Amino acid sequence: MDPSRHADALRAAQMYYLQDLTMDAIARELRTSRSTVSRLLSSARDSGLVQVQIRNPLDTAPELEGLIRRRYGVDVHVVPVVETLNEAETLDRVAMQAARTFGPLVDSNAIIGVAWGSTLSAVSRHLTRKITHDSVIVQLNGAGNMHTTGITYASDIMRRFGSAYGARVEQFPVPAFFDHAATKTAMWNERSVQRILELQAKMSIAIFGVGSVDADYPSHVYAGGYLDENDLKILAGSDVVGDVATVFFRSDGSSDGIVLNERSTGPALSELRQVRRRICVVSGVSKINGLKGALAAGLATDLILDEATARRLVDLEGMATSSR
Amino acid sequence: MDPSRHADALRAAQMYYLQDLTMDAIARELRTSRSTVSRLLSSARDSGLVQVQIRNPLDTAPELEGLIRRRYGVDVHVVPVVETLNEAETLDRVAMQAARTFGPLVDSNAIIGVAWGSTLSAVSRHLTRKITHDSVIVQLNGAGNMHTTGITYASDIMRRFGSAYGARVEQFPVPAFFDHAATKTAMWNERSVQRILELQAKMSIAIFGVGSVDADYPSHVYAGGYLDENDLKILAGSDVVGDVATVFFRSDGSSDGIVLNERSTGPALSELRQVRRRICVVSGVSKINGLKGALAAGLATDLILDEATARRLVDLEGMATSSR
DNA sequence: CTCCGTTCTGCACGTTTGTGCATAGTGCTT
DNA sequence: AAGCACTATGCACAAACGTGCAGAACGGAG
Repeated sequence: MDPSRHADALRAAQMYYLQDLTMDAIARELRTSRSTVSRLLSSARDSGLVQVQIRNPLDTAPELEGLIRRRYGVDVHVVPVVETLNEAETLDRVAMQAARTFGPLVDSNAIIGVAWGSTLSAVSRHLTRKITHDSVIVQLNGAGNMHTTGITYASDIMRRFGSAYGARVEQFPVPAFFDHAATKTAMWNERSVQRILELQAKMSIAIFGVGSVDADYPSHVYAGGYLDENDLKILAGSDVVGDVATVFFRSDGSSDGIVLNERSTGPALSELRQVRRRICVVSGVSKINGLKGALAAGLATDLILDEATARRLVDLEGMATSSR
Repeated sequence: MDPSRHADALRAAQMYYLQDLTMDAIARELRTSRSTVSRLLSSARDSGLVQVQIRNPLDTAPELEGLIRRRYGVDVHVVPVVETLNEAETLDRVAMQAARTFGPLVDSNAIIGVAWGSTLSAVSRHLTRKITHDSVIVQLNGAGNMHTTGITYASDIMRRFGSAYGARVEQFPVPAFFDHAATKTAMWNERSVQRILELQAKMSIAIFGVGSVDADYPSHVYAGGYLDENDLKILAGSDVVGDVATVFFRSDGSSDGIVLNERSTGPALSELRQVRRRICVVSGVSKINGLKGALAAGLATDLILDEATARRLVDLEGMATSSR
């Protein structure tokens, strides 16, 4: 963009947001029209110059948030949505709020791990720009399958993240699942793969949704042709409730002995837990069982979810809790 | 405030600022009128729930800011104001932007030192609320003089800071200057005074303006009856250019041998320099000489000033300095 | 220099938002 | 229970704002 235009946008933003002048007054000071100021301000907003944050002190948080925070030890953001909205609209609004909530966390020199799926796809469409330096977006797990490369879908997500934050994008060009564990072992020794794995090991932020085996309409992982019938049968027989980045777990958060994980390409749960900020985005009550498993596994430090799911999360919980 | 109203304000703010709904749409979801939503949002704004920040990456900063930042090693915020504005209007806008700029820096458990004067008074009128815990506002220097207690003026400033941040206010009930250095020594051994001094020693943020001896209309310090003719004569004879919190310095930033400082109640420059964040607010080109001295003394880590003064600061600079 | 495609600008209009005012509600006092 | 003081609400109007459109300005290419 024209640099003098950027300077004007900055001045306008300062005058509008910090000095409470009207656009009209700003237009006079900048010797231009009010409509130009309006446009300058919107360019300031979506170039990340202006950042709006909602910061609610913990002790005045709605009790729903307080309950989840205390029970699961995660930093939670409940997205207010009315019940009457359909799944797609809810997802869209959760995604928009999620994008804006973690936007401020992104900083220069960050290494950001990003999963893929319908949730992340929605999130990626609502990112607000923010200029950073030397940041890297790294793909958490492979996206190919036996029918399509799957690359375009996942890579669109990655590309959007990259351009929003001015970051380098590192794709992970492997299938979502290997057919044979031995192939994975072999590939994991390839230097091209190791470069990605090393980046993943240094992630400062990871962003992912959850898959839930019994979701109303199941995640890509279960329906997208990534797994064959035999695989699904194995899953069903091992108490698996869901996955994060194609790594499966049970409702108690355990993942040992799930053979499919030996062929999947996402980071092991223990590796994921090493990441400082782990942001989980969930929309839709039908993901509740997967979500519970993920929380039991301690996979998230930050949880962004819609109100209905949040409510279900505390209501359906069996154990006796503090009332109010 | 009514807690359910606070909850509504939070919901409304999330929907408005994070989901881009119109107030109309929010009103329908909250089953209330649009005007109520408008009011909820403004209460969310000025209760500090919504925070707007302008974050400009250093490498796209206007060159004026870059120059000052590099030359003086301070984090600088230039407030855009047109030349045609009078002093009072300029001060008002600088103060408003200053208040909103350092608002985000204030946090729980902070100990905030605040000076007094016309600049700080203006700033205090524009603070945006922010709820913190166990924060303390501590007065940097005494405010009494031989004519009035001066307390109401300074204490108004303190009170506004305290209520904006929900912080305890610790006044410093001593005159601005003692008549005799010996009295100061004696008072400094009083436990009531020591309590304040100890707080000052633990400050995490200090906020102050600068006085300039040759300002068009001089600061309260020089004109408010705090100093008698003899004092002013001494000042004139010792190359003093300005003061911060009633402690004087020369244009090279030195303050040794200025006898008046032995009777003044503000923190010694060396003590002030211990504070992590030291925010200096300046409005009006006539303060330029005082400001230069303060910068030479390395008193500020953050500088907020109007555009005209900023420009003067880089233009008039004769020497090739890089002091700190 | 002229042409053409692109970007920027201001206008005009419709939409969205802020606010004074009258009314309804709420809680406290007696 | 009634009265009173204070606050919250919705209405209606005015102010502020966003945006499609047509023309102006700009920036190469020939």
